[in-house]
Amino acid sequence: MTRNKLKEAAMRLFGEKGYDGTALSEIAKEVGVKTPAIYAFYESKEDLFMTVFREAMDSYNTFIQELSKGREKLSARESMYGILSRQYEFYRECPDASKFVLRYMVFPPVFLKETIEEAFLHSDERLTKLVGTLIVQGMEEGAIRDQKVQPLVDSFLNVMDGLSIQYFYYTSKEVYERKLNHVFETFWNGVRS
Amino acid sequence: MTRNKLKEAAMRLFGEKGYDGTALSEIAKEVGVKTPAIYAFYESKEDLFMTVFREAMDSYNTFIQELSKGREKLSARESMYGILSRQYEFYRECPDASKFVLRYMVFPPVFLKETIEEAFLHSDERLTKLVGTLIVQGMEEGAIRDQKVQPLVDSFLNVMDGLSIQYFYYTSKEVYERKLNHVFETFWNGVRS
Amino acid sequence: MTRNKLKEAAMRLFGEKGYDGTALSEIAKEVGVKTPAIYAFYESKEDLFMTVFREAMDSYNTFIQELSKGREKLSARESMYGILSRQYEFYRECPDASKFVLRYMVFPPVFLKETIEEAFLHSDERLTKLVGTLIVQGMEEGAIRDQKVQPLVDSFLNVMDGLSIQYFYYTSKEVYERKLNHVFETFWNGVRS
Amino acid sequence: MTRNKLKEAAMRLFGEKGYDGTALSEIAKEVGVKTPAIYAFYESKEDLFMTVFREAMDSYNTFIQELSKGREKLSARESMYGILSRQYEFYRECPDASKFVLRYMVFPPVFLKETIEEAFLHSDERLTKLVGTLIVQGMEEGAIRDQKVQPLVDSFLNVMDGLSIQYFYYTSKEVYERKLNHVFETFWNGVRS
DNA sequence: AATGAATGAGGATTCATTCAT
DNA sequence: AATGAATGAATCCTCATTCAT
Repeated sequence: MTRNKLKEAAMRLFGEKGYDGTALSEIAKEVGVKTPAIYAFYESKEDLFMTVFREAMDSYNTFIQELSKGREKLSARESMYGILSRQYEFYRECPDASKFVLRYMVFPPVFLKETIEEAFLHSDERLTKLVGTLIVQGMEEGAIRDQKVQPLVDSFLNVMDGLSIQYFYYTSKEVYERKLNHVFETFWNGVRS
Repeated sequence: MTRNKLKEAAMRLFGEKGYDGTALSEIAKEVGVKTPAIYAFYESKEDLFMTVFREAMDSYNTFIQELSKGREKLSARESMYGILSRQYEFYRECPDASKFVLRYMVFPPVFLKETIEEAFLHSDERLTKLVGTLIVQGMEEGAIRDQKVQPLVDSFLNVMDGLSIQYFYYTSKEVYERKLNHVFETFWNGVRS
Repeated sequence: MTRNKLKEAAMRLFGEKGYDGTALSEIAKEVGVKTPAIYAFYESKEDLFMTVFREAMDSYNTFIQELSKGREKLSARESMYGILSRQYEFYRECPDASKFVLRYMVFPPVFLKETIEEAFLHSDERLTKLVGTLIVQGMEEGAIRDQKVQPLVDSFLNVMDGLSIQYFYYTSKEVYERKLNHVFETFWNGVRS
Repeated sequence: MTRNKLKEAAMRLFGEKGYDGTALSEIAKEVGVKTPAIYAFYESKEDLFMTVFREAMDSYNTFIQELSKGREKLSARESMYGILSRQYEFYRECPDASKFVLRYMVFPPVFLKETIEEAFLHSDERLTKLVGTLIVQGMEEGAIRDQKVQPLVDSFLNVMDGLSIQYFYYTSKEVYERKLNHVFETFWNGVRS
């Protein structure tokens, strides 16, 4: 129980204030426990961080994996819009995990740079593949204009990244949803037949 | 002299390792000076950080302002592509300032959250306006399909944000340039007549 | 245990060398502990000082309060001499607390000026009242010449203050006791019928 | 010029905030000069302090010496009251010097304990002698009751010490003057024939 | 006489971590 | 599983002092 509450508090705080900006005492206090109690569950600050990192990464990977599911009866367009929607959902439902992931993907603490970069490669590849598949599907459906696939993949991934930043930068729900739709419309116009 | 070297070292280190992750001693060492020497020029760590922040922000603002210049004889398409190119140039020429700006735009240290958010609003507005103007120009030229302006502005800004992340995430020059072009092509396809 | 030893060491050192002249490391060393251990018990140097101040003040207040006790069967003269004796006893038995109190009553550290002045008002008033009562009692007994009370109160309090300084200024027991008696004799001659 | 302004600022600040509580930079700032300028005139903080100490001590000694003067045509009573008056005048006219002297007489910084104690002995003796003489004069005049001299000396010096503390403790002029008169009256009643 | 730059020493404070309980 | 006490290392910062100018 405490173990999990620690993980949650750590995820939130590490995500919000960074690794160096978060003291173990803050995490402990949030959970209503004294600092040394943390050591009953985690070997060190790094260990706690890594555990949290793995968990956040798992959430993220699961999210990425599930993007592939349930799109059997959907058009390519629906699936691609669905990716953005689900990304949005993920941000709203797991704000801590997603902020954490975004932060350490772009600004990993020095001692974890390599580990983290490697960890992201995996989901990156999976996502790239999925998007590629969808684009091909779109072409087969005749919805997407026949052309090289890579540029469209690059574009779509860029759309996703842009929306990530915007989500954490602009906090308003309405603004974000408007942007999401606008951005997707333009993208789709750029690729459709 | 030392004052400036301190600022440069600070910008690089704060940008790379974060506010809390950077010790004044590191900054001093980089400049070949002992820690207390910093206090001859800056009142505190926060003061040094803020000075650096203002400087980085100024670079960024200048960059944003100069986007508006020298586009008299250019088509809207050229101007818009030019923005992405110049953003890329800015990243390459001022990697420290730009990494710094990106980091603290998305992850400001707690004690500066408000100040920083406010500082960004300014350039944000200016950029939004410029992009709007270009899109209208594009429509007048007949290059961009007649439609609502806002969605296109949102899309273009999203393209820029996406490319920002990607620049710092993928370090390879070639990959970045490929993406830049792909992304712009798709965007342009999505908006052109 | 450590908490108390810290308080005692702090009282002695703050009293002897002043707030700014006393390093936490000295206090810690005296107790056989490293400096950061202090922070397990006190929030800051100021906190430790204030705690010690309150304690010293309490000792002093208790001393003042107990002056009023046990004087039922005593003549005014005995009671007044008793005050000086007990003051002397207090100095000998709680040399640290009393030196501390004297020092910060006259030379409070800047950040505490107000707090401290206020704290002294209380005991001052109580003492003034007690002395007033005794003088009236003396007049009723016929031992003290009928006259205005205030001048006698002022005089007696002045006698006490003078003896305070002298106690800490001249360290010799004999000298002090001689002075005490001389001073009281003269005072009494000045007031008696 | 600067040399003197430094001395004055130092006297005031050392007197007010103590040796350790006063930074050279404060003294310099008060004079409108940068810290290292102090070293053009004084070898070190200790040197500055000692110079100031000597000066304050000189003022005090001069004051003590002058107490002996101009009392040819005065009665003992007038002379003794005059001492208290002049002490009061000294406090008002040289508040910095007198506060300084009082502070370091009772609470000398550790490194000066001996030097300072020695320095005070001199004026103490002189004062004791003067008071003794006056008392004898008073007896010869028939104004003071025949008795042992020492007790009266002790009493008068105690009166002076008490008034010293009170001067710096109670800041009100009226209160102080009232006390001065009350205290002297009582003293005189205690000693007169 | 005065300053700007720099430093060594030291001071308060925080923090991750350990250990006995 | 949890805590109170304690610590070593490090951090920010101050201060007296020096030195070249």
